[in-house]
Amino acid sequence: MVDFSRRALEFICNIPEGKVATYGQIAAMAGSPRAARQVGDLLRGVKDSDPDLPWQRVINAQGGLSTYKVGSGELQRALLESEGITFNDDGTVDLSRYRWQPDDEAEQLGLFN
DNA sequence: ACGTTGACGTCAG
DNA sequence: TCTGACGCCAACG
Repeated sequence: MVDFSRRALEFICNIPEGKVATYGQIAAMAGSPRAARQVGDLLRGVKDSDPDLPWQRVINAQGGLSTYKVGSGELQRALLESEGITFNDDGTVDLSRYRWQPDDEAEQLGLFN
């Protein structure tokens, strides 16, 4: 139980600034490809336990924010924009451009430039 | 131990 | 392209 939750949190913590990951992605990396819901469910409580956790970088597979369900949609968008992420007119994020993957660390190191 | 719930994902119409 | 229904998996009462 905590294995999944904890691993998911690990990955979320590793998401670099300016990048985002989908719930399904986190779930898959944590070990359960179909447990995307738990990732979000988990983040709900995390805001209180780990204020520093970049929960705003976790979005749904459509590139949209799901926080509108819990209220803080505005906040998340503001946070992401402050990290350099731009939103489309329909309020979605360009995943092909901002989606993060473990191998991106190489790019982060400068190999990409 | 059982049924309900939900910051999701995918397929069908 | 947009909307609705079903499936998944862990947490809660």
